[in-house]
Amino acid sequence: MAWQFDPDRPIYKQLRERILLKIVSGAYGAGAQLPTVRDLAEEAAVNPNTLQKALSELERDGLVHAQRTSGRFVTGDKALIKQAKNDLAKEQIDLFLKKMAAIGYNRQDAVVLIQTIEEAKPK
Amino acid sequence: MAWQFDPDRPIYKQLRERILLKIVSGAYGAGAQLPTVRDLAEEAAVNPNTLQKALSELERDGLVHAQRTSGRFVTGDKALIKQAKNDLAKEQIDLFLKKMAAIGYNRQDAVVLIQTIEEAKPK
DNA sequence: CCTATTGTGTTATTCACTTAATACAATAAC
DNA sequence: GTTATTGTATTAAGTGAATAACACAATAGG
Repeated sequence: MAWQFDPDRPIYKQLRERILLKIVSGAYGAGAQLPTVRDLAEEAAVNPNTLQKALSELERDGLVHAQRTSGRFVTGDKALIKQAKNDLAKEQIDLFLKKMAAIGYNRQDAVVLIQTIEEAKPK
Repeated sequence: MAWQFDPDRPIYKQLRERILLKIVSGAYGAGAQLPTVRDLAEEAAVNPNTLQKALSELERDGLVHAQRTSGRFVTGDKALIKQAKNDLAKEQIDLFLKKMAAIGYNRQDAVVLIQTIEEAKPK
């Protein structure tokens, strides 16, 4: 059940993003314990070092913190998580609108298309 | 005026995308001549080999074609360009909705946010 | 015919990412 | 106090992207 990665972006960035998404979406709740580096690495079918690198970044952002032998935990600061969620959403929207503009669709067009287009079929 | 690149994705992929966007948006019209590899490379402040790689992919897709000593030209097939534009838009929308879903927003939420959020300020 | 221009191919080097295989550090649990 | 568990650090090797510096191929234009 190895995770899927985009071969065109560093894996550790994608790992960071996936874990971040789990945090902001609530899949990993505030204060919850994360699986160990080794477990996560095995689940993702990735080298532990790579996962370590991803987690370091989240740690730098204050979203997770490590306790030497107990494991890693999501921050208990719900406001911080909410903030991260808002930032993430805004960033995605900006990127999306910029790209749609480059294609030739303004904001209105984009909204119409989103509502028109079919859901991508799950493979 | 070197172009800006995301350090986390191969430059040649980004070059391909930028040129593709210029084609589907009409900045490079159907049948129009592209700048030479060397000129484009200088403009982007990138190695000509890297640009070559990007253009090869567009060529493979039939969107541009090279004429040995005259230069490179955008395809005259407007239907193909339109098709590429639609595909690109659909792909962007799918990716966007997927990521928003991962953050915790469904399609309706996404639309509301798009209409709510301020335009990103040009830096 | 010559020559400049354009696309294309080759080789070498540098660098970041990733994996692998460990070793070390700290502490909770016993 | 010992031990197992967890995070952290180190070193080496392999891979692909990007750059650099060319050489070669084809042909439009004089």
